[in-house]
Amino acid sequence: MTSRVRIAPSPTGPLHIGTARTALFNFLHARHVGGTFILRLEDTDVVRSTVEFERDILDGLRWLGLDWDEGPEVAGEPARGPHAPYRQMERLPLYAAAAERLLGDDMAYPCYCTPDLLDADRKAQEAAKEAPRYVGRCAHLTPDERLAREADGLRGALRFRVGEGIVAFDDIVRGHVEIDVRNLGGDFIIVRADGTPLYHFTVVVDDAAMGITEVIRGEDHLSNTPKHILLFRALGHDVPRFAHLPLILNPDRTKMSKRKSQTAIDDYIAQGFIREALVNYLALLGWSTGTEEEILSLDAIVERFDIGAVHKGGAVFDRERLEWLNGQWIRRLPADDLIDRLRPFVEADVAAARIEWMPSDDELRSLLPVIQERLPTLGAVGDLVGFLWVRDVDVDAAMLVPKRWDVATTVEGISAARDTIESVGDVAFEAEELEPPLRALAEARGWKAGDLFMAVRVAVTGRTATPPLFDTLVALGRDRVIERLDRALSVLTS
RNA sequence: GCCCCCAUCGUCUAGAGGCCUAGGACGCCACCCUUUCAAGGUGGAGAUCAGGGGUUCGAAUCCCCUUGGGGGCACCA
Repeated sequence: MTSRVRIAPSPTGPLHIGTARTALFNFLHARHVGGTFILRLEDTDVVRSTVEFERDILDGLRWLGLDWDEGPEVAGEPARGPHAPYRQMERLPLYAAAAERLLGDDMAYPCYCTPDLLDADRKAQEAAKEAPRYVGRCAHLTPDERLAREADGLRGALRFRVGEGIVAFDDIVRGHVEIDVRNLGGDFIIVRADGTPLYHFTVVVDDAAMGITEVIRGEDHLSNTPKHILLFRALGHDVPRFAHLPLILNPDRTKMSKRKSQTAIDDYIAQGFIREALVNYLALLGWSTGTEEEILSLDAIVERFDIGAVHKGGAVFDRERLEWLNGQWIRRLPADDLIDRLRPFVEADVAAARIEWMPSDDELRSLLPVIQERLPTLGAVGDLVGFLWVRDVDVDAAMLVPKRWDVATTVEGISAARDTIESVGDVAFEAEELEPPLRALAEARGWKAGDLFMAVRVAVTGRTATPPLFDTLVALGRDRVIERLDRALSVLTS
């Protein structure tokens, strides 16, 4: 049987790191075994679901390169796959029919308990140090009793009878798991009083309808799995196999959350993390090749992936390691590709007035040799060479003076460097032409070259850490270098 | 509270009874390279494999208990 897996996000927030990781593992498994990767939107929480979040999630998955084989229609694109629609609120009749069947078979029943009543039950159980569970007040109402409540205008929610016994399954990553249905919290609601279906119900109806063979999802669903298995059986469907992935954790080892970590993929994209790095990093959270390889492309991961080799323990999200991987991947990008990816970040710097104009692609290309290996993220470009794209830089008088120098020496040094640089012709304004005379200058005056270079560096960039000085001077151009050196001199002498 | 799951350097991990005086990577430290910063190279610190019992000639690897951590117990997903 060919494998069918799915990612079923809920459009109640922007694409979350955890969702992306689950999607990735589903994708990897599907591609590795030549199966089908399905995208289904679980939008039954009508209050919190929005089309904007839906859009965000789809865009994010696509950005990561996780293309789905079957999924909903979006922005004019028709739905793909034989099981459309792929948006749960458009599949309501299916759930209604399934609910009808369960009701008819008395495997489910209407419950008229009010939220307040349920709440009171829960509080009482809590006070008695008992596990919260539905007490079964409506489990055995006679038809007359039901009619009476309906006549009173009450509308029942539908509860599924969990019965008794032990539910066992063999999880692909966790192995054999057994849970006594007594610990499920009693009969659970599958359809709200307003007629809209709930997650535990829709997920089963749809996984069955769509022929899902492996349910690959987060470990937080492990305890819910028996409910799903019971439902699959009650509906007369085959039970799929399950693979519960270890959770991604905050530094304090709790489930990764917005409160304690950055969880939105958007934020990582906005900071200049690239898809190759994110995918590579996420794949290595909870899985490894078993070898010492770790810089892996999506294709390479697909080739090596084995859902059965996924770990059981949760993994702390380590941003430092992600940044390192990002740098590794940035260094591997072809020039044109890197320029294309850099451009939006430079544009954003212009928009935010961090720099004053947009450099040309050619200018960016000429900078690549010195910035490519220095970028931890694409967003760091302005920080690295933003001084090139502003009219003037702010220079701090104190910073201009090298540690071993005093103000007088600095004035002398910058002034002499200015004249030396000016004497290098415009046409010969190359790094190889600038370095020798400046070194000779330092030697003639008995200065350490590094001190002279540092003074010039700060004078023309306003900072102490920059790409190599001579490349920086060339990038600025002769006139601007002279201008900035003069300006630095006036700062020092004023 | 009840149920379930998990447990190797700070972090991500290798390890499927002898190859482990536990390997790699991130981070950290030092040195090299070097005009600064990175990148790169070399080296180092860092885990008595949570603890305790077994099983075995032999255990990080198998079993049990304890401890610790996490997740789940909604008319959320």
